[in-house]
Amino acid sequence: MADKIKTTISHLNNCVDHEVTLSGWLYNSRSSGKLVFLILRDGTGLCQCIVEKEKMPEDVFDAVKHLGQESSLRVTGLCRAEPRSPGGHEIAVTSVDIVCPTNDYPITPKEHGVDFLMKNRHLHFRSQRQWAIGKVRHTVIDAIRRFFNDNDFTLIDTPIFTTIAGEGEQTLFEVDYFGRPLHLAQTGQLYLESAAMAFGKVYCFGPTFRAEKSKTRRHLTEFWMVEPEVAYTDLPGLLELGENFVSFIVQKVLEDNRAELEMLGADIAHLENIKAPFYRLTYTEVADILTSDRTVKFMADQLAAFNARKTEIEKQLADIDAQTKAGGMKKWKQEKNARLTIELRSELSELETKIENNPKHAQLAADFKWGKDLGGSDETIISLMHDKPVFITHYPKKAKAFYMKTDRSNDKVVENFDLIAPAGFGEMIGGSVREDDYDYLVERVKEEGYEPESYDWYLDLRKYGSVPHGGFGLGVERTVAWITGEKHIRQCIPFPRMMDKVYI
RNA sequence: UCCUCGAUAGCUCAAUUGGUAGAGCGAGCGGCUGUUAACCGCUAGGUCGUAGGUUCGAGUCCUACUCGAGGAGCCA
Repeated sequence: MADKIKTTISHLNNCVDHEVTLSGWLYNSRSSGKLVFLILRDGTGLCQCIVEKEKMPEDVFDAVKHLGQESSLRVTGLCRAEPRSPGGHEIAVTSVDIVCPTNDYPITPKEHGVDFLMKNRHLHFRSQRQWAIGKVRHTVIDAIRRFFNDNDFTLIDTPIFTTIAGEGEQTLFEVDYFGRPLHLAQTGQLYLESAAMAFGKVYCFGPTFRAEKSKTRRHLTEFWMVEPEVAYTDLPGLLELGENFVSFIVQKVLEDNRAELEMLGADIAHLENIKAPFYRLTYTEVADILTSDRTVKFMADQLAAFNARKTEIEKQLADIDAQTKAGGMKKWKQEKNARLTIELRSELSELETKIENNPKHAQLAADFKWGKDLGGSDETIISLMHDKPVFITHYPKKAKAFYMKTDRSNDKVVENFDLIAPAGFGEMIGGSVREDDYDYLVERVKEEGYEPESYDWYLDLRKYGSVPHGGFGLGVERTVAWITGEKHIRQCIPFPRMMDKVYI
């Protein structure tokens, strides 16, 4: 017999037929007389551990049998392949070291409400779903850094306390900086432009703060954004960079986290299809689509599909109700039905919201006038019509930020783009070519009602060796939500900060 | 800010439509040699969000407030 190996569950495939020690927490346990099945969690996976009464001192066996969920413990035993165990291996336990026995752990293996879980966020992390999302988030962030580092970009850290606005002043968090008002960064872009003139290709990656009064499943007030900025590029160059970047992230997650994606019920076939090139539409083309018969039909088809599903669910619920009333049902069947009922009801209420919103969204699309910014529902319609992300370019100048470059062939639009994620999650990337002409830029600053003096250093960049350049920002949490299929962005960041809610 | 829905055991939900508050999970005790959100039996656990009102009688009806969820606007 070899020496005991101290290892983790993720490395058990190298330890079959060896004596190993695992350190972790009790995820769940079952007992049956002379056997206890411990499901151990160690942060790398789950593993079933078998404790047999005959092979244990009686007091140890009793202690193990009564161990509560999330007790911390070390187990030692023989590792063997076992297809019935969650990770494919199990440990035939020879000794158990209870580190901290636990009672009354609040999060049970059953369903919980959102509010309860968020208030227990510090413990909620331990559950499988949150763990899987955390692993995917890690890969997304790793892929982001890898992509830029491997493509000759230099990381530039931009400040979090900022002196000038990038996106819009009404969404800035103001802080008292020793008596002087500064703002939390809502973008690193302006600083990054100066760095691009020094390094050529740069990116920044950090937290971003926006005081938007947005209470939706797509918004956080503190979120993570990565922003590349490239000197000597143009709009086609930026689109190519964007699609290669997003494809790389998705493929990396597919490579590293397939098991997590499966656990989360993500749409893997859809993700495998995410490869450059993506679709390209101009804002004007999108406006035409939104007001076309195609959209009318698309919305009507959607409504019909929603209603059909609604009827189906209602029938299922009525069936369950009738069965229950008829009586004589086995207990396990009753419980299964109760679970199903809760699921069906929640799907039903979601459907009802969609059915209620559909005509409004159809109307908004039909009434769309050239010049308006695209609304969330408009983006959703466009994204649902496509099986891959869609670039929308050349928005009206009036709807966009002052630093975006005016299209010299049509001065009503700017050379910008948004990338809309498929499946209705909305905008994932926003970017543009930057205005590089001094006079144009001063004019735009004035039009926005800002003082050119407060943009002195930014305007300098157009005086000293100005070049065509541009970049974009990608929201990490929206990307994670899209890839994992998670419905709410608050599950995609460890400790979410929302407009009206900061839990712990 | 506006609209809709909700608040009952530690958690997730019921309560025959105004008539003595229930179930599962979790907790405690017991049973079972292979379980998969295991199963079976027993036990404990409640000022029905708060304050008023209607009524012989309110978890259920009305008013106000508090808190939560979903949606709208704006955005990555």
